[in-house]
Amino acid sequence: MARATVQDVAKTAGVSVGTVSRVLNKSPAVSESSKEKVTAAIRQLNYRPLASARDLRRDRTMRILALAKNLNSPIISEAFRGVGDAAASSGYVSLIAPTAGDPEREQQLVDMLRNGSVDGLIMFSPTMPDEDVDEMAEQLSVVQVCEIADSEAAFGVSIDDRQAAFDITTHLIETGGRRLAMIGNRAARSGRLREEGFRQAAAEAGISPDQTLFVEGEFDFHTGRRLTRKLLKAAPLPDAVFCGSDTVAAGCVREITDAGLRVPDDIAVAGFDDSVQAEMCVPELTTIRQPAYDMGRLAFEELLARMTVPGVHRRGRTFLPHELVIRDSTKN
Amino acid sequence: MARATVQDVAKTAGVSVGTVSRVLNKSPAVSESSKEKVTAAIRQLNYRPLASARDLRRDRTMRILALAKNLNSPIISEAFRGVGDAAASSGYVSLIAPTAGDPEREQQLVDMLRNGSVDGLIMFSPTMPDEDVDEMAEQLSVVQVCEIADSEAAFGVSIDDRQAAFDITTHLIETGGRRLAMIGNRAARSGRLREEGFRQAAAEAGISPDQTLFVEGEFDFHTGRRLTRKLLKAAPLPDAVFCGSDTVAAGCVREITDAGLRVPDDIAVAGFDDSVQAEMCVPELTTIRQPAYDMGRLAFEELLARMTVPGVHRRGRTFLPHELVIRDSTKN
DNA sequence: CTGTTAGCGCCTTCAC
DNA sequence: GTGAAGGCGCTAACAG
Repeated sequence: MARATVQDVAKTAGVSVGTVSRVLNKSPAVSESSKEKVTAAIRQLNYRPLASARDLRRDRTMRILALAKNLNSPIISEAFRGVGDAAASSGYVSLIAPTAGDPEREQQLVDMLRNGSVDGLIMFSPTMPDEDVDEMAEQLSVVQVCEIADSEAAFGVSIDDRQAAFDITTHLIETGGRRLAMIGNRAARSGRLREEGFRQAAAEAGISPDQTLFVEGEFDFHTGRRLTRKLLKAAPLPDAVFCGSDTVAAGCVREITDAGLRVPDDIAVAGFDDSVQAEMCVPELTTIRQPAYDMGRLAFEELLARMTVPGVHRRGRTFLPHELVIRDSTKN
Repeated sequence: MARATVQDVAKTAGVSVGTVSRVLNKSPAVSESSKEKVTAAIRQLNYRPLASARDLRRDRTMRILALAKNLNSPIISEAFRGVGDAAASSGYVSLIAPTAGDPEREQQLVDMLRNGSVDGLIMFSPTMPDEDVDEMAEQLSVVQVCEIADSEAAFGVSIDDRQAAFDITTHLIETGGRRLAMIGNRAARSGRLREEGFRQAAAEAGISPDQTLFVEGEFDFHTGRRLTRKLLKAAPLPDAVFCGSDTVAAGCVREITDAGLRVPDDIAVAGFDDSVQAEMCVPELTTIRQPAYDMGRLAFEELLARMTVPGVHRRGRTFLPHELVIRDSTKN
């Protein structure tokens, strides 16, 4: 059987389409008896308003889309939970799609905003260059979370990555670290900020740059292992490693342990994110807690403002406080 | 500036809307010169066809939606990668949304199929009862992956969970396990099937049911630890534990190790999924590999058939082969 | 309170 | 190869 329309409902209920529409949209100007008839007809015909027709007419979809390189990052999934809850309480449906770091797929997804498939976009880890993100932000309802492009028009929600890296590196130094190493990721803006924080902390502690090691790559377990093997070839060995993510830190700890060295006694290791990985690791990881859920909530609120209030907003960045979580992978 | 429409493009290009539409849809019946003019106008006006108008007219969206309890399950994110690749090569955009196990939110998302916001639905971990899934499947384009409802109308793609559990339990027995334990999850159909396989393997090996232990809960790290503490209170202790997921197994190993016992010498532990957790664990986990990516691809192909050829549907499940991966958490 | 009607932007026959 | 026109299903403005 073909899908029912307002027309069908109107006919079955013995009223006009206008009345049906009013019932559908909870207009108060409907008599109780009409409402009942319409409701009954709707149920009888199993009617649902067609989204595309409604969207076309209303010029909005009440849907938003979030984009991320991949979905299984604990921070992203937690932040997206915040987005989802905030969105739901404003009547929006939130969807997410992975870009896999593929510019073409990212473009296709961004087009969903341009062509009105969704009302707003949240970007977690853009693949496109900063300028492109900025240009989008000028004209469209887009908010960045975690990763924020480095420019005048920058806007979005994140922690202060530089400061967080500074804090945890300082902790590494205060607990005896002298030959510092970092496993970072220059491909991401947050990665570059964390590197800055790392270097600044070293400098302020009077540790000369040539006493520090830096290696970089993707933030996954195997890369963490591989990069740590590089670090372990250094002489003298580092005595403290700051990793850009807990997962990388887990790989780092594993490689150090497999090499017969002890964490933190021989080499201290710090992570980042305070994901469940930090607790799964042995020893458990000292790390930086990101308030991911709240970042997501806030990001949606900002997006909502952009979607509903026409004109270009430039609220700048919102920094949420991070927290140093000290566990057993560093000395104390 | 307001958004451009086909009308605007037609006017700017000096042609009719029909011609613009033909260019947009790559109709061959357009002269080269018209095409160029239209293309130029489109670029000049930065025009994009409005999705809702096009969807309304065409009665389809070329979008599909996947639903899962949460996004950070390695199996789900890998399977969704498969869905996404298959979808992309058929011109579909695939989105995903977490239900958080909330029936209301799940319903809202399912409504996106009912109201035509998307053309098809892939369900990873339904929260609704099996009957409801079946009823949906009768009338709508829905395919299940991993978790498949237990009924006549069952359809979808998964591994043979019962057989996989049987295989890995048998491995546990063959390597000396006699006092068997399982950490399962009866809330999920796959969990119940794995329990069956576990019990069947024990029975066939002549191990009486009262020599086996069974505890259950959610499949996360902390639950794994908590349930393992329960197991460790048994006397005599189990000598082999089959866990329903790698993450749970990681928690199990951790708790055993913290109790001063050795894995696998004192207690062997097996996981499920062959996710990265299996390799992060020390010792690395013996587990069952699920061909998640291929499951996703196949699921999309089946969904595509359902979306394009309404009516005739092959009912039934598609089982993909699993693989026993032996590592160090079990004896050999 | 209710019915009628005019589009929203697009695609697609149908003439030419 | 091209233009004109109808209509997809819905909402909202306007009469009554």
